[in-house]
Amino acid sequence: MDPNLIPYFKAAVSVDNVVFGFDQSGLKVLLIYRGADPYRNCWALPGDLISLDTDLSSSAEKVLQDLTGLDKIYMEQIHTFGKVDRHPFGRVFTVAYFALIKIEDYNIHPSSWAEEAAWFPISEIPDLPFDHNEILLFAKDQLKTKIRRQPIGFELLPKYFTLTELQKLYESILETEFDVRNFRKKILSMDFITDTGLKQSSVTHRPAKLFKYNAKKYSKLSSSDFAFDL
Amino acid sequence: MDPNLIPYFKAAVSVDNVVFGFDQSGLKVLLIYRGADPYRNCWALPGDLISLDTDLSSSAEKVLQDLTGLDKIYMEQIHTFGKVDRHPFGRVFTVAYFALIKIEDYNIHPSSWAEEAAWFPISEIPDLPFDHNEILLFAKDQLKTKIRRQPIGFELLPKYFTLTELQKLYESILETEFDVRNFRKKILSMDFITDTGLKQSSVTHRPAKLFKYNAKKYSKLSSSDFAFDL
DNA sequence: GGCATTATTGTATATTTTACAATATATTCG
DNA sequence: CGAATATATTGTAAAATATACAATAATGCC
Repeated sequence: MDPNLIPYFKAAVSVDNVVFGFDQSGLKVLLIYRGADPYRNCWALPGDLISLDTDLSSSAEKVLQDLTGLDKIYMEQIHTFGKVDRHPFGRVFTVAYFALIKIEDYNIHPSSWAEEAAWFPISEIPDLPFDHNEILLFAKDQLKTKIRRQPIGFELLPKYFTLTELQKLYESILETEFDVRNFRKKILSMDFITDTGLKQSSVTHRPAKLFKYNAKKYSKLSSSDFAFDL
Repeated sequence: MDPNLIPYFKAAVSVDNVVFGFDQSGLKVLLIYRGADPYRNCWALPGDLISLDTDLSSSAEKVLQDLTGLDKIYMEQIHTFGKVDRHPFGRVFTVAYFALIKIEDYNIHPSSWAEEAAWFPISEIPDLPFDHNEILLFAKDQLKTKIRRQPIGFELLPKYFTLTELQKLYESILETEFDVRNFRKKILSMDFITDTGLKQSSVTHRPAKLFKYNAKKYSKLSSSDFAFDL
């Protein structure tokens, strides 16, 4: 390598994942308990330095898989953070990703140096190391924007869900409330969720119909000029 | 440094800027003619390795300033590209930014190792080195999305502009056409461009009124629940 | 003054959004 | 078994917004 270039090749890159989940109590974020330096014994976003022989997007999946066992989930790059002093060990750029999962469908298995993993309600996030609070804020904002434009909300719900659950999800993320009748009209008019014919069971009141997301219908729409918008 | 960490700290990071401009002939992108390896004597996006003692966002501004003389312009990070073999000299992650400028307001001064700089119509972009064609495609897409939601189009127009110019801008970026009356109604109803009372001069036909963008009114709107949408 | 060229404006109709409350269906309890 | 409890489901009228469409206005040039 040209000796003039040597000082440029001394950076590390990490990936930090903001994994969102949702249940009846609201929106949650997955944190791990760090069993390695720096910031050992702190809760933090699941993230790690990446190995330089792997593509960035594969690294993002690998980091999450290594720390939490999560695999094949919806992930998307959101932003790269690169303040000079954001990492105590040297110059580390971090690429933040966000991910959405159906909490019930996955068992989280902390591994590698992640000693624990737990869901934290979005409103009860502790102080996090590095610039992780900033990253989380950015991700939350992104989620809010994205969920209004693309049908990614379904990634957070079980395969079969009720319209009430869907409405609660939107209300919780967008921090607003919708009229029940208007919400249903709008969602159903968009025509990419379909009635499964099934109903809730074991509830102590009128059971709700179960719907599922129909990705085929959406992709037809999105290829035209369509904007999903609530 | 912990010897286990050494292999992680061998990456370089670069910034690549996609600078858009607009004139009567349509949307344009700023390219530089590389006077340095690799890919010497090729047209490419203005980008460079960044020095590890500078914050990422400052580096983005610095790179653009060094290569083109452009300073204090609208810039925004869009995506980080990190394929293993994207750079012949080693593992280089690149953070792409997009920027919008008023072509007439700036003189481009190629400097440092940029031998030339020129505006290329978006439809006549040559084969570019690295993954620059991919980056450009990504940026173009982003521009298309963003311009529908936020009033960033004004960054591309002169301070005073006509409604016809504004319409052409939108039509050109969104690759569509709008009805003149409806376009004007919609834009004016949004109430963040104001009539300056001035008129075009030296045109061989009825002179158009000149408008300007009123950032104050927009920021009031955007802090509420508003969505700019065409 | 007439021609060429682009700028500007209004209205009727269709579509979408909004506001609003009564009825339906299940379980549980007395 | 009927009443009480709890949530699910549905329609309509009014307001706002979007769409389709063409005639008139203002300048320079000949």
